Amino acid sequence: MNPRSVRAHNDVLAATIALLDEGGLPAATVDAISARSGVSKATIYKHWPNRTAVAAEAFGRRMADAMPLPDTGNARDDLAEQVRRVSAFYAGRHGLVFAQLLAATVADPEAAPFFRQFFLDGRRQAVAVLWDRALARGEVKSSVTVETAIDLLFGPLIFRLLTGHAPLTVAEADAIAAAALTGLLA
Amino acid sequence: MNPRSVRAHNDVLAATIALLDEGGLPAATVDAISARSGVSKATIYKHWPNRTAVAAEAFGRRMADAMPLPDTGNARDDLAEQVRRVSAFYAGRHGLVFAQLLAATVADPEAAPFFRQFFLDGRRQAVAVLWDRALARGEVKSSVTVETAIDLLFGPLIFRLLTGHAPLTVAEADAIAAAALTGLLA
Amino acid sequence: MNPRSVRAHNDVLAATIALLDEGGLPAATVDAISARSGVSKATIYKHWPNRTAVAAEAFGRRMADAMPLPDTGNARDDLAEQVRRVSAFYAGRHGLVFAQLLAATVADPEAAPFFRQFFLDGRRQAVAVLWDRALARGEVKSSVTVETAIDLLFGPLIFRLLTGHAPLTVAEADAIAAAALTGLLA
Amino acid sequence: MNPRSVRAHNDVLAATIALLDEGGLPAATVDAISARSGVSKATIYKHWPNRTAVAAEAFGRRMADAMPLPDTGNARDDLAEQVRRVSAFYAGRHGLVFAQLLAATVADPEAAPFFRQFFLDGRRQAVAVLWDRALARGEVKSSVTVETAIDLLFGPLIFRLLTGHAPLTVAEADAIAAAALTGLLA
DNA sequence: CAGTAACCGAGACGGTACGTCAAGTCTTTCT
DNA sequence: AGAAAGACTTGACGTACCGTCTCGGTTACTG
Repeated sequence: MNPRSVRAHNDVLAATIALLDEGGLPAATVDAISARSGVSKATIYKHWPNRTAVAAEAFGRRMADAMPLPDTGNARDDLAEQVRRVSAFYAGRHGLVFAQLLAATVADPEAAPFFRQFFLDGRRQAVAVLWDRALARGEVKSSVTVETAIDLLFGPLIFRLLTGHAPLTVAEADAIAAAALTGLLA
Repeated sequence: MNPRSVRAHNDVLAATIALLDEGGLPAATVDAISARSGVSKATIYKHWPNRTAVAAEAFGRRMADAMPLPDTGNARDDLAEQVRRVSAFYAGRHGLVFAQLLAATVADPEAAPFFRQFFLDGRRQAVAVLWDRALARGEVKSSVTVETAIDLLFGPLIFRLLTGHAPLTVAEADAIAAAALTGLLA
Repeated sequence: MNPRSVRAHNDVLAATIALLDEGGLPAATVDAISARSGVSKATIYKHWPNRTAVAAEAFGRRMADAMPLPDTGNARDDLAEQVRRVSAFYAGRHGLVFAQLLAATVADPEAAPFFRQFFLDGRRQAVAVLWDRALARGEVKSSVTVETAIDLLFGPLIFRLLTGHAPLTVAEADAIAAAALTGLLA
Repeated sequence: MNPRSVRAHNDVLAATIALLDEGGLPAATVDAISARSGVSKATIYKHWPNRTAVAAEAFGRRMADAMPLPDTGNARDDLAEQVRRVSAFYAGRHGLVFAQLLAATVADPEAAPFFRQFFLDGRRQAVAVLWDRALARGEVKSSVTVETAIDLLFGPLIFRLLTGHAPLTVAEADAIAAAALTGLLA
């Protein structure tokens, strides 16, 4: 890959992250990204199909390393802790950006793959590790797929994040995790 | 309330529903709604803060009667059936509009109350009826709040609807319902 | 005339004058006049054809008494003094409103008669008195009509007021009056 | 300057002139100009602060060449002829547009510089040439400034144009010119 | 002095244009 | 030749004010 391209790519992502931090997704205008990064709009559109894709990659890339997996040696505690952490993340200052990004993805299907690739897949895999570990130990029902487990554990959080119909406190997260785990543990 | 206002209000909602059906949320432009309904833009903006709110009310109002509650006389079956129905709705031709609306609500917090009022609240109450009925019969855990139950049952569906990371088939809906209900039933 | 109508009429004019003073013609919105006066918009439109007419009558009525005629016993001085006074008026805090009103009259021919009736005619007549007095004394050329005299004396002021291409100081007014009077005096 | 910008600029002015001819200033809507010229509204607003400015430049630019200077070799005749020409212009089919433009300029101070630059300045300079020529020949009073002369000669015409209180016939123009020139000639 | 007709206040509505914004495309110019 | 710069089109936004209209309730004239 052309080193100039690499440079441009990175500059764009860095600028985008900065803008997302400052004003959320609405602030991450293509013009703003271009101005901040010094990379021209035309070039940006050569690397990504649209602005949502840029934001998805930028934000997802950063989140990748931001959330280490718990390892208490016990499936229930591992998963419950993970739910708690994700809930805290959603409730924290980056939660809104995540929600905005997810929302933008709906309105703009072309960006969905980027969101999945750079954001969902990584986190999904992380949880899959926990799940497989638990499965190996026989702590969880083998009849339940990882997919179902993940949706059951994190779907409720997403639901709350998006609609804001109920708070995302630690207590709430624990209640959700507890109920969900009853259906998942062996 | 002024009969002229009532008339205008209804005309707008009718036009909006038609547009949503034809082209989803992106088609429900305020200009288009105005043109189709014969109600002026200024008037629309006197009744609603922005276009998302209009769409939310229009769509929510219609959905209200579109989904009758199951009553099999048995909590497990009632709730599982409801999950199946909601899943089918999401998977059907109105699912996309619902997703778009939910997404728009995130980008436009001013419209959120409308979405909640005309869409979530009604459905939430419907399920609450099921839940209370089950609670009265002692079929579900009294330690679990309705809120948690609802999120656990429907959050996963919403999650899938939005990210499209997994299908919304009947089988999937049943798997989710089964797992969730294990954590909810007494 | 119905006393209620008289009341409404006066209230509207009073409110309009207040608004003109506060924010010039742009502030004298029909809505604002209605709100301030307590007279409904419908009623206002029963009395006047449009908002410019209202403003013209309001402003003109007030100006009528605001400018007494000079009487030095000498045509040259009378007329020069009048030019000076009108110039000062235009340069003063009401000048802008006058200009705005005159301008509005162009864009809205329906209001022109009101402007003429309540504003120009009165002032024109006032100067005509001076002119006739001078004519009787043989101080001015009988070959010049009052119309021409008036235009020559005050047209330049209006020109400057509208375009702002030159100041409206006392010195300038005197220079104009001096030059014009050379062509008018016998 | 970017050739694309030049193109857009010219196209806008051409479309505006056409619209002014067809329906006067009220027809020169920004939307109409945009549609007619094929230049987008956004671009128009990058070149001009508002629609009045566009109209002023368009109209003024055209007028520049439309009125050649008289040169009879005699100040009195030159100036009288110029007054007659300007009067005829005001009375003609473009007079209304000029008046509307002048009026719009009052209501919209942001456009005033455009009006002055593209309209007044040019014509003012033209007359200044006449004046200087006459001054050099000693035909006019050196005590009178060009400004005063111009205002005295053309102010009355503007006054009549705007208020319509008196006609703008050739005879009237001559009467005004005659009276004014008496005050201006040596 | 009662009844009717004219008038009014309140305020919503249709219409027209405004000026703004961001997305994504396309041209020109520089390196 | 390829990227940067940046101007352009498109399409919608939300706002402002105009002048019209409907409604319900008062006021003033009239028989």
